[in-house]
Amino acid sequence: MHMRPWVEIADELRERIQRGDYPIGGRLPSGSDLMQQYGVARQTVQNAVDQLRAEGLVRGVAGRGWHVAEPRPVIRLARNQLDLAELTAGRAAFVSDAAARTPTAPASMGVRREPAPPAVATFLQLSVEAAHEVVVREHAVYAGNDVVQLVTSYQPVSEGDEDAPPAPATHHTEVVAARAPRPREADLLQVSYGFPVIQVTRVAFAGNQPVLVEVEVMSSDRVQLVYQVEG
Amino acid sequence: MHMRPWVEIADELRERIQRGDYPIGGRLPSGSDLMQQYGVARQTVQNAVDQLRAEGLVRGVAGRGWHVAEPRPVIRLARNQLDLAELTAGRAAFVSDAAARTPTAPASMGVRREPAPPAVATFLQLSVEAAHEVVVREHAVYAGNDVVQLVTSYQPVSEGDEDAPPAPATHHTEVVAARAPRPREADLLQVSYGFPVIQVTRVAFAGNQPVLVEVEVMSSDRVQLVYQVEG
DNA sequence: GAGTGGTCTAGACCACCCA
DNA sequence: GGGTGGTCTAGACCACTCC
Repeated sequence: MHMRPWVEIADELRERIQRGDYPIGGRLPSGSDLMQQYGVARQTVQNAVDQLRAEGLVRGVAGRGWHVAEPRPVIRLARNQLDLAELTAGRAAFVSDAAARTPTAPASMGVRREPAPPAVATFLQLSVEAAHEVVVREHAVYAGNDVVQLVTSYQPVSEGDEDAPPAPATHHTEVVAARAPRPREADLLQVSYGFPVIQVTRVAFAGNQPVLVEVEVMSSDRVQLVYQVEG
Repeated sequence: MHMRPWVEIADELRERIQRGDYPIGGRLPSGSDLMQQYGVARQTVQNAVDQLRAEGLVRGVAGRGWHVAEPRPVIRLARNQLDLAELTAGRAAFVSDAAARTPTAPASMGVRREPAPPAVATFLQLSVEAAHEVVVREHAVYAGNDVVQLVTSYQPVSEGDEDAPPAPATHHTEVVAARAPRPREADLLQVSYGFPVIQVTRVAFAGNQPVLVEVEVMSSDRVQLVYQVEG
């Protein structure tokens, strides 16, 4: 099938992990072992393990070896008004000890003012030519001691009123995407490079008028989003 | 700040891309150029570019060089009943030529029957001990000639009735996560290794009874999900 | 044929962990 | 101090593209 050595090695290790040959928390063979076992160079082994790290299956610590990742407790964020009681009643699978992992209040990381980035301008329905300024706020959301979310909000500068709070939102639209983190984000969220993050662009509307854009970036091994869909 | 050479190189290239020094579709300096310019080895340059590839900023083709990625047309999938007319009226930002990019009907990739994987069993509220069998169906969803979604559905085997269709769903719950693709998925979805995929686990309910689990895997540079949230 | 991206090898260095 | 993961170097090979 695939002739690339690192793909073969990764596939084999993944299968053994999923079969339970290496239990959760258990240690994989060391780099030297795998080099000898497969007759390949160090970098090739590293490539294979990097793949498994990106998949969230393996964690590596210098001096301690590669270990099968203990699934980090996942915070399932209910995005639309879910009746938590109903959830816990019939569908325990969706809530995992939510109380213990409720994110705390966001901690501010700074406020600045700058021209609206193109994507934000589009969502806020600002004319492109005018190069509107927006107030940019950065926050970090913690669960315990860990950062689980980086939030950047963009609020249009209203004409007469300078720092007026946005009009109360009647509803939101959320656009969900995924991407690799920038190195800075990877450091803040404490994920390895290449480990995907979820990006939610949340547009608050007051009637038909968009009043606020929030971009939420969260590590995908800490957070999952739960949506309720009718029909 | 960061002392790792490849991070510095990646940061610098990213900044120049975003400043427009290298326009969309434009070509970055070649590997040899960057090696000389930064005085590093080939692998270090490769690491930097790999990061940018994972971020979706750069695409590389042997013989043609590294080019600034043209953003692939994003398919914004409306997940809950969105009034498309309303969307296009007030919020054109959310629909991007939807008609042209509507995914076609899924093409079957096979049906089999196997014990329910643990996660699926949980969502279907099957007792763990019983090791229930489920009918597993795999599909590929195309947009034009490209695969944009891989769907695996799990349906409990009903006792008396063998291949009975599931009861009609009254509502769905969707759990959204992101992860790196398995090599096989990367090949099928035509994304580079390490490029994140979005995974939606969609549980269909008939009343309080879960009747079907669908796991949808989609390349995150082709698809974004749009949810409407009240309040 | 020359240049390019992608991968592999062989060897080295460092920070880290544990005995 | 020995083993480990992670990274970097230098050199090589292959498939590919363009001239």
